[in-house]
Amino acid sequence: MLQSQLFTKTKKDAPKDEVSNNAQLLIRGGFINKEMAGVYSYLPLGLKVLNKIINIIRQEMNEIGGQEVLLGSLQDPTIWQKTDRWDDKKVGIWFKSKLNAGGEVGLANTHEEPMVVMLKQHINSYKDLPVYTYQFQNKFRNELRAKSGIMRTREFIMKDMYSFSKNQEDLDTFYEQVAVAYTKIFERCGIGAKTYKTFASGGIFSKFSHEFQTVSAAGEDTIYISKEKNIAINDEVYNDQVLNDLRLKKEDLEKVKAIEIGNIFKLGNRFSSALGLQYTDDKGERNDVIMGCYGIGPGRLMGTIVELLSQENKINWPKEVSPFDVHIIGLSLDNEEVTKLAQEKYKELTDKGIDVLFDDRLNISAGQKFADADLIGIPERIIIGKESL
RNA sequence: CGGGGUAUGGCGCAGUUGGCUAGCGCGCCACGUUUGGGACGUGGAGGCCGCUGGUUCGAGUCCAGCUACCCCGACCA
Repeated sequence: MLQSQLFTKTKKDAPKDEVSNNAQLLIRGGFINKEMAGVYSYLPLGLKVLNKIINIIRQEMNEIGGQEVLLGSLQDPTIWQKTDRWDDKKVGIWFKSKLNAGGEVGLANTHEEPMVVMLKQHINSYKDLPVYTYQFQNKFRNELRAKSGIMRTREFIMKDMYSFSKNQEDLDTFYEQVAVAYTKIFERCGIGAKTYKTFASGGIFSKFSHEFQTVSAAGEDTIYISKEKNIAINDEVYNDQVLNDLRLKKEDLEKVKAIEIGNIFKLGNRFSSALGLQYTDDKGERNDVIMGCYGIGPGRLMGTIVELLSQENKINWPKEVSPFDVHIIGLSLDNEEVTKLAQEKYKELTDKGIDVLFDDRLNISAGQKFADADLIGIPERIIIGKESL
């Protein structure tokens, strides 16, 4: 792409109402725009990064047998009433609205209910299991307070996967596969070294759930990490009993702030039972489908990458999530020979299928072009100027 | 929702005890000189001073109400 055609501009100063490092840099670089508290738009550069992240996640989900779907944002109250999650006293983050035709709808804050209801149309026998569905879908959560730039917003994209298994053993096996896939995703996004699989509060069906927590001062959570074992414990379940269970010693753990970028959770039959998702086993008996759910917020992941890998005035995108593969910076483009050389290079790389951003802007000083390039953060850079001749 | 703070061209800011034409930097437009680390000169454009009401001869400035945004907390399947 020609940079002269890119409608977004870089800024020297961030708006003063953004304090978080991720939003300041992303706004200055022209990746995102703030619409209101907790709502951000993704602009061309930001959308490219977001889609790179989404594609990494998609690849890893497909790798373990996931099938991508896309459910609706508008939710039918009746199915949520069946699981007792429609009442504002039970789930306090609903955005709800009225239908002109009469009745209410909600904006989805998660998708267990509609996913289960949909699958009732397709799962009847043990031969139909397991099924692993996932989607990238907007979630709406009426948080009392949005904060930390794109880290905690009221509207955000989530990758949510749901597993449907015959029994607990199959769920346990798949659960571990997801954990491995998550580890790969975070490594590919360049934050693997600082991301810990973290023991967090479970539910009635498992002692723990697991969160993937990335160590960062910008995080909201407090965790205790064990570098030797490469695991961590969330503050919410940090006690002697848990330490004992995990064979960890207090003195070996380090207390840190962290960003929750993913979580995995065993749901058992909590939803299948309430909504009637059963299958017939090989003995002809009806059983509840055993479920798990697995979330990652690609937007928050993008923010986390910025928090971890950027410096003042400079974002450093890992190769796999960079908005472009190569940034060609043309200097002294009033010189015909230089321009010709830069254009040839641009064409050569583009013809090879390399995604190039070519800074072809005229009358812009070298310093400004370099500063812009630093902010945009493409890891590979080719500089073409008079010296290149 | 409790506490604290902010609101003045696109962005960052100044504006004194109320005073007449609201300034500065960046950015933007035109022309010229520049182009290996946010260049320079000259000339321009751009403002319901968050909103509503009040006090006053006169309000960006004082008063009241409201709204938005930020931070801390509570909250966060």
